Amino acid sequence: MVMNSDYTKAIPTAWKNVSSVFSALGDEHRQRILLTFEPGERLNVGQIVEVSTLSRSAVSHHLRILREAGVLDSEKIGKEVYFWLNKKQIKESLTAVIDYLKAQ
Amino acid sequence: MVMNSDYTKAIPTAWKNVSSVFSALGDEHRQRILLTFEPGERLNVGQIVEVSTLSRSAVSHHLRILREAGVLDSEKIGKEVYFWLNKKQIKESLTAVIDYLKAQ
DNA sequence: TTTATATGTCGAAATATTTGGTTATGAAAA
DNA sequence: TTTTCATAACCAAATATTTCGACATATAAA
Repeated sequence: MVMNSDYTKAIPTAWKNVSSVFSALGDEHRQRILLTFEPGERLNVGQIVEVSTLSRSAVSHHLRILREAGVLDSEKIGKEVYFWLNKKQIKESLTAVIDYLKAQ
Repeated sequence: MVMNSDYTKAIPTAWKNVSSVFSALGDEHRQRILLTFEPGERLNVGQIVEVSTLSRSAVSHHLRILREAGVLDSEKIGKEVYFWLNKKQIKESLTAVIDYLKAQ
């Protein structure tokens, strides 16, 4: 049996930063938020709440998870906080796993 | 404002079948199970339980989620059920999202 | 057939996540 | 300054997931 039995230390670098990305993308509400963005678009919280079926605080919670996972970036401009897709980060996380699979 | 406000119907085909893959990969226990497989290897439930810190039924639960997401494939041989990585399926799901991002 | 082994399923408890009201913070307008 | 508005943070309730022991099933061995 040659399986990798180092169960506690086994998460390789390539996967370390993608765990939160997968959790973030694995929720339908968060997927819908991501799909709200048109190409290159930046949206503030109010605009996202407007098209969402969730409360302001629930949307805020999901936006935080998406931002902490690096899936969204944000910037405060005046009173509003604008969010946009961090395409580079998403692409890198997914590519890391695809590359890992190539060695499998 | 040009954002996609079709909040209820917005999940495109490219994302439909990847939701469960992201949920499946977004859990650390399930990541560790996936990382147990050496290249090309097939493992039965007992072998996975052996290197896991979880009970047999918890492992069984996670294997079911991974199999239903298409991340793992399985086959019963005699008394044992063998699992292996469905590399094609994982790659296709991740590539679908990368392709979607290219249009963004 | 009886026994042993491998795995799946069920149900309830433990745990984690999600949700939305309320409160706090920070920035612009009055 | 005071007020208003946008958002974040906090908290408790609702909901979902995870967990494990006990039981069920299926196959193989004795």
